[in-house]
Amino acid sequence: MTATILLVDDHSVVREGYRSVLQKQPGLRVIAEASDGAEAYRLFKSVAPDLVIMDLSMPGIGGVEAVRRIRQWDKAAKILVFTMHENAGFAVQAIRAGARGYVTKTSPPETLVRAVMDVLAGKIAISPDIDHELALSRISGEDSAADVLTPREFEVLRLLLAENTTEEIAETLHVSPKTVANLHSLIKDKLGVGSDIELVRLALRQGILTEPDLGEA
Amino acid sequence: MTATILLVDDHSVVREGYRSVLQKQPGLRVIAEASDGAEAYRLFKSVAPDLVIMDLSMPGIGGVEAVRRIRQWDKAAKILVFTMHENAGFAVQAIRAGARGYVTKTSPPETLVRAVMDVLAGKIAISPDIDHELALSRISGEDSAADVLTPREFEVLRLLLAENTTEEIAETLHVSPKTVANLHSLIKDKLGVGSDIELVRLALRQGILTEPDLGEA
DNA sequence: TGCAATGTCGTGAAATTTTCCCGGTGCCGG
DNA sequence: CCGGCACCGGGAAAATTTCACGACATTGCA
Repeated sequence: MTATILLVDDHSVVREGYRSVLQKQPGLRVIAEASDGAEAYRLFKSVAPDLVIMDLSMPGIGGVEAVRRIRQWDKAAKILVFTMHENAGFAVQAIRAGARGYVTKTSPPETLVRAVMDVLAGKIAISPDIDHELALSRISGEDSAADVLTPREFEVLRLLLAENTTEEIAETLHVSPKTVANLHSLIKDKLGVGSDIELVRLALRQGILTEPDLGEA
Repeated sequence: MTATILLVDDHSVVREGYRSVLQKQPGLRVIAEASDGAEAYRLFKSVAPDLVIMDLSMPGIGGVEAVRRIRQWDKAAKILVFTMHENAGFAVQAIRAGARGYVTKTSPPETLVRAVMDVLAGKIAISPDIDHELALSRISGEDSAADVLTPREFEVLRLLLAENTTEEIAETLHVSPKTVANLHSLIKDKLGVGSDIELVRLALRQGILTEPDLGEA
């Protein structure tokens, strides 16, 4: 009995690579491919694959959101995230969203195949490098933002990273600019950063600020 | 007569994809692969391929630097950059460093093959989406940082994005903290951003701040 | 050669922001 | 009922940002 697989990645040449590696493995068959989260969701519902291999950074709805939706549709869906991001933060997000595995693209092909088999067998598969990252982040205890911050603070952080001025945020939140400024200061304090620049870099590390490319002109 | 190719990408599964696509093309032969810039440089010197297909974001010395070094070693080297980055800024950097082509990974395989052929034929190959980006950035005239900033200002910008405090930068530059603060202010003015957060995002867009992952713990 | 333009560095003082401390509200769990 | 916590903002001190200005060296050009 062969397992059916749905490939999701916005880079066609990369999908070509997945397919080539997986084809060599008996018992696996790629039956569909998607190039963004929305398409992945649609295809999942129509082809019902045994396993989804999903990239994270994609246009439109990202990989994490796609994982969430698919799992919402089918609580038993087996999704393996396969991405370039070597940050523990991304892995945590993906797993929390419902992924059964997380493997980085720097891993050798064997690791991917192994993870595919493990997830199909019902196991959770995390590639060694991310295991290590996670262990480190436990030890060093980097404050993972989402945990140490209250919902309101987190909201302000998101807006700070996205919107522009304190005033605009105050506007959208219906509070005084003063409060936003206070929160801004408190956030930096809680996260242990001294400047806004460090703040952005922290957000980048932790995957709060996902977008690699932004609306350019 | 078949053209020899050196593949450079830190993701082995992705290289698998390149190879699979290129193999289908008569007259092309992949004779070596590298997983980072330094290895690419070494291999180029020993195998002297007709063409290099190079990723940009790699550990250690990045793709742009690798392009520069290879071109320094062999002024006639034909290098095609093949990357996920859809920013005009990256393309400009790559071309200035000596690349003969720039194709994004979102492009269909045919585009890659076409670009390979073009570069081998001595032409410059830019994928359509980047062409468009470049056109846009010309029209909107986003100030491309490196141009509008003086060398000193650019240096301070780099340090701001990397180092931490104004004091530390003043230290390394042997100037007064006051001057650094002045420059900092002037830079934001010249680039037309209001906050440090916008500044970081601009730097991200333009590839001044390349690092997706940073020293964690 | 003279001289205007530009980059670089610094000072000082005003304007603004950040930070800290405070009081007040409402909500929950013991 | 009380203590803790999230949340909202005021006030004032502290720090930073910003602006205006001067000085110096270098460059390019008439």
